[in-house]
Amino acid sequence: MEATELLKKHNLRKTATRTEVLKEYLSAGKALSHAELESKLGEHFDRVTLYRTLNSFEEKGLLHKVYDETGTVRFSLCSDHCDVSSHEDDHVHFHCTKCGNSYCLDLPIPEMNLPKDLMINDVYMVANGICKTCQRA
Amino acid sequence: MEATELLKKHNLRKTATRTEVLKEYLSAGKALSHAELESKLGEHFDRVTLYRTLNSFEEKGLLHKVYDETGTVRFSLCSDHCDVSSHEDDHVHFHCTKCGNSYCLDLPIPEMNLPKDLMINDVYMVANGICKTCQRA
DNA sequence: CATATAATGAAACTTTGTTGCATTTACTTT
DNA sequence: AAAGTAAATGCAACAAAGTTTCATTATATG
Ligand SMILES: [Mn+2]
Ligand SMILES: [Mn+2]
Ligand SMILES: [Zn+2]
Ligand SMILES: [Zn+2]
Repeated sequence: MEATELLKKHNLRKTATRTEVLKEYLSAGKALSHAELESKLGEHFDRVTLYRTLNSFEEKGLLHKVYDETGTVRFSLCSDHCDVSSHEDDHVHFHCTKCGNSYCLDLPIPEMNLPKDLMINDVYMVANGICKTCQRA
Repeated sequence: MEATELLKKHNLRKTATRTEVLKEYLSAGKALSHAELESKLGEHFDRVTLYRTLNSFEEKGLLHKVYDETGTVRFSLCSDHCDVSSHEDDHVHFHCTKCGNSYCLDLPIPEMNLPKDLMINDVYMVANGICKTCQRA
């Protein structure tokens, strides 16, 4: 789906910042942090607006958080099924400890038996290792 | 094992800060962040020293990182098998989204088939939900 | 107990994220 | 198409989290 269409679908006003940010995510193929976005987009966009854009996108179900062992928070495109009322990003993530990039894998979180006295809402999972590109280098 | 003993075992000099910090972890029963440590220990210890203590403890295999969806980085006691050369903290974690506490569970990470072109070193897993205490409240 | 080495404390700095407010823009209604 | 309203933006100030540098102090070892 295209940027303009996605914004409309999620009840977000179309603005220059939002369109550009969304384009970045649509073409990135990986998770992007605020800092990475800033350097990709150059000086044209306000730092605070960028934070607010990411937050609205997460809230509305366009992006979901991807975090790793370094503490960096990145965001990645959600599936078509996500919206304001529920995120369904129940897949495994991969984090390359060499280049630092993070990717969504098309792989469901495996089932397991968690203690019954805990009320579980969702499970987050990251595999850490070396990506294909970094293995060659 | 006791604080003094643990420090010696991991080739760390015994200092007031390290002993006190380690005692906190030994009695906490949950993961503790830098901020949480600071407020537990009061004004007696330097902020920077605390950061450095946590980093050495992680490096030497006394503590391992526990992170959650909020981006907060906490640390938790390692098993006896961890040391400088390898961490073996391959268990599931639990994060309560109400009180914010994180716990190590005595539960191994389930197996799964990851893409063969990725070189996996370790897998991190957190279950998010509501803890026993917060369910009652 | 002298010495080498490591840890500490303090200040300054960087990075990351948030808040308040005036201004501008997008979308709706007429 | 113009007006009105609610939302988004830009800027400044602030706050939290983490790092770096360096002089001083403490620990372990022979
Ligand atoms: Mn994902
Ligand atoms: Mn753990
Ligand atoms: Zn890589
Ligand atoms: Zn709780």
